[in-house]
Amino acid sequence: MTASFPKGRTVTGERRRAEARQSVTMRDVANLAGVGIATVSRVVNNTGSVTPELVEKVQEAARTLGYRHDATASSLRRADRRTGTVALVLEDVSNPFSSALHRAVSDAAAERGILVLSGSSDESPERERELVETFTARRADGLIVVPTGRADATIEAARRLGIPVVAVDRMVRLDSVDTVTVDNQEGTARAAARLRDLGHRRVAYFGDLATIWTARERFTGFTSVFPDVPPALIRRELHSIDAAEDAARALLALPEPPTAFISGQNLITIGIRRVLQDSGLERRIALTGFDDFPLADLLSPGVSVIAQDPAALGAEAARLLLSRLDGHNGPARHSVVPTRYIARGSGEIRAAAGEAPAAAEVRAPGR
Amino acid sequence: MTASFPKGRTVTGERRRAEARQSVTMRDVANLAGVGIATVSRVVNNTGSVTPELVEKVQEAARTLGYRHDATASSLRRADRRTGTVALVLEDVSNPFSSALHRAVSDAAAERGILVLSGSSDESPERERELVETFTARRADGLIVVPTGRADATIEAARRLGIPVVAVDRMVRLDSVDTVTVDNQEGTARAAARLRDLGHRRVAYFGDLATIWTARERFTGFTSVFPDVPPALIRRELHSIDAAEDAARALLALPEPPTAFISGQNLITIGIRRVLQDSGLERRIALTGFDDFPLADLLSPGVSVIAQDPAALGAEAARLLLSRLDGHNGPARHSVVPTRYIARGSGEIRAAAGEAPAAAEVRAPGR
DNA sequence: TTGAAAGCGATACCAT
DNA sequence: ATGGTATCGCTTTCAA
Repeated sequence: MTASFPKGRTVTGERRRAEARQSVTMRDVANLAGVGIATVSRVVNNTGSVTPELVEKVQEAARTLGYRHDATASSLRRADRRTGTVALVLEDVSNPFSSALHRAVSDAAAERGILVLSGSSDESPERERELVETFTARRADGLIVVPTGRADATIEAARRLGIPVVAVDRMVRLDSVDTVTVDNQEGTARAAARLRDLGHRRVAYFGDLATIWTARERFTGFTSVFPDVPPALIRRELHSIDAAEDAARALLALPEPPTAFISGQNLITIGIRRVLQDSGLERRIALTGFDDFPLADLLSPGVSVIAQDPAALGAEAARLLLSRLDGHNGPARHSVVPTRYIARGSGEIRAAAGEAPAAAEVRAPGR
Repeated sequence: MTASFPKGRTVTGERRRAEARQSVTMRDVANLAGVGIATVSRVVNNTGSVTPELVEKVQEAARTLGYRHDATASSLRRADRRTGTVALVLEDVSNPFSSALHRAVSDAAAERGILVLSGSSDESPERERELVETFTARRADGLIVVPTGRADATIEAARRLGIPVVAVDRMVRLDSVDTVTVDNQEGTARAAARLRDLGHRRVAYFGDLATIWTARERFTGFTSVFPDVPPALIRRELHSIDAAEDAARALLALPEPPTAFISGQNLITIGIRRVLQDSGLERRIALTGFDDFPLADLLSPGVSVIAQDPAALGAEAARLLLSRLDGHNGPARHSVVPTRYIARGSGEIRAAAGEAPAAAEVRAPGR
């Protein structure tokens, strides 16, 4: 009511607003409250010191005008240029591993009022580059990425812009890039050793694309225990259920089929299991998979796995990134999250024996 | 080289840049290329008309300086104020339904160079409100939300800011809010009728929280076929595997246990199945679940479901939102995506009969 | 076709 | 404690 008469410029502004359904700005609030725009900024950001009286007046004005702070404009002028967003490049937001990781990052970010942008690379370095470029153009404060095989250039580009980057799930050898991975070699080796101890000698290994770091690591873990497995029992470059099914069927048709399978990945495990089940062999041929999956315990026999903890990976990645955003400036850190073997039956089947082990012995708690 | 002598202001700017590791701006590119900043803008945005010669010069300068466009500043000044981001409020980014939907939205957005912000409400209206507030503060161009029970105020707030909103999976009765849902009632009714036709009379219904619109719809579909089921066989407000397990155990302990279960949701289905399996009843008591889940076909017998297509939901939601962003201004539209019954065995078990149906008869293609 | 200048909405000095 | 004002990096008139 008693607000001073608007200046010419403001009149123009208000005309435009009416036309374009523009939003309420700090200037509008300042005018209504009869204070300077700087004071409004102080109240909104709760910085500096403002008389309680004025605080009230400003808040009142903001309320009646329906003022909404513009984080975009704010970050543009702010000294640190922070946008309060981090970007997450996953292989595929819809797969269980990725989305569990996503959730953990999201939670850690939300705790600090940080938003997360995400996208799926589908293992394409090209797509990954596009994503990182768009994210940096949107001025994300930091980047968490599950790097494709050739992510180095992309990541270095982001680093050059001064944006902290954390690589998760897969190793990247770059200074100043923190990494979070699991003990792929060790986990696979332990599972392989277990099968060896059960008498298995003809153990097939089915792995994912060799461009994927984890796939190479797991394979290395396998060969450390079974260095002399015939090449016919080794299949790599498997990236879908169907591919795994075909490969499994082929091996079962061999004159000397394997007595056990180790799978380097979820979808492969499922494909192998499907074929075993179709052939009625799920209780005679052992199967151990890397990475747990829902319902693995409901199948009969349950599927034994080397379980990773994607939520832990995500939480750790977020922790590392946030510490960088908080100013930490040390050399690259490399966290390794342990895996856990879960015995459910399929990985406890003895070689050559006709009978499955007693159910009670192999039963493990669900997930 | 021949660029005009920098003015005082520019000198200051360059000093700051050196100190703060600031990024390269259009002004820098303009200076190096010896053109006006407006020309750089035209080249970068590929708008207006610029001499091929100058285009080349500008691009050259941008390249050598490592110029990166700032989408944030761009949208601030741009007439339409578009930020090129849409926000997605899911129940939980890590659950399969949500993440499949997420992926579909993400893909549709990516096709137009639009980024997606996402968050999990965990069914909390409070959390949902926070998310929407943060998203609108970040000036998302549009909103796709799986609304919690009391989302109306939140959504209207966004609408008042002129931000298009699409509600997905659950109905919201607000003008100017497009919705995309599935035929929950019909799908459930069809599955129920099927059980009735198999002779079932004592059919238990396990549903999710009644605050969730889909839970109410599905229950309505069930009662339309079984209006007289004893209350003891009806359990609602089930929101976890554990809750479902407890409830299922309780019903099986009844003097007259149900001969069939209908589950209103994934986790419930899994809980029920686990209990049935623990009791060795999975071939004697029928089970049909709403919403498909991975490996449902690998169990034995396979779990019959009323399958939704979350990807289709997401794609349709994205389509509606993008059309609004393209200026479409008609009244609210309401898309309904059909469900599909998938017979895998568990929903084909006859009442009171001891034997399961022949495997061949009920076998259905996987997912 | 091109460039100068006026903002977009907000923050951060610098006086008061 | 408060307000005026110069930017933040960019787009968009408006003249030239």
